[in-house]
Amino acid sequence: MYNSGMVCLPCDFYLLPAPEVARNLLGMILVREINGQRVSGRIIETEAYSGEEDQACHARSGRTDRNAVMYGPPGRAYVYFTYGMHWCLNAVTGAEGSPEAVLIRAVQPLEGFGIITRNRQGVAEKNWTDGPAKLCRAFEIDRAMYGAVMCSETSPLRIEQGEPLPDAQVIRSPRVGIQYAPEPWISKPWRFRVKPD
DNA sequence: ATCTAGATGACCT
DNA sequence: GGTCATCTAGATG
Repeated sequence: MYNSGMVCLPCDFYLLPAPEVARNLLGMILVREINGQRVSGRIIETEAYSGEEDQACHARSGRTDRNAVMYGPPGRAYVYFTYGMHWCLNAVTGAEGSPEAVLIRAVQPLEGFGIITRNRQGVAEKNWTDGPAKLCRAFEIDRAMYGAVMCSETSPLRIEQGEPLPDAQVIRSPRVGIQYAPEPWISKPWRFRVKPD
């Protein structure tokens, strides 16, 4: 049997360029620990944002207080606030000094249904964590998780080993919500999804 | 099922 | 002051 769950991904996992890490994160397990309780989900959708030259990346205008963690070592959480009310989670990738990150866009809930339902009251189960801000709401991810080391067993926010996916089950397409970006960035196939059953 | 508008505040020009 | 790596309710066919 494949050794999945409870094994934290090593920091080296995040050392590759963002598009490769985005692909490899599919099937891995996002874990949030709240008062000793595990809330977890299988990562099923990601997007890569890759460096200052990527005109859709938050680092396109250089280093700021907001994106500073992207310039640090890989494996940390870049959590940002947008549209006046939403938080979104990224995993920092690439070598230190190279501002790259992978946006976690959707997960499939596995553990912590009590906490998830409490945080997503009145929402249909299929819509609990099927968007980047929705999953942060469900998993209680906000400013407090900025910079969290996700490649550490003791972190309140981490990613554990899951079942890797074969290429046949991966859908690649352009990123969403970046209409402002010029070519070639708007067309880069840097959105990765697990093909539905 | 698909579309549109409004929310709401940090960020950048 | 305009924009934004989004979400939700409500309208419409």
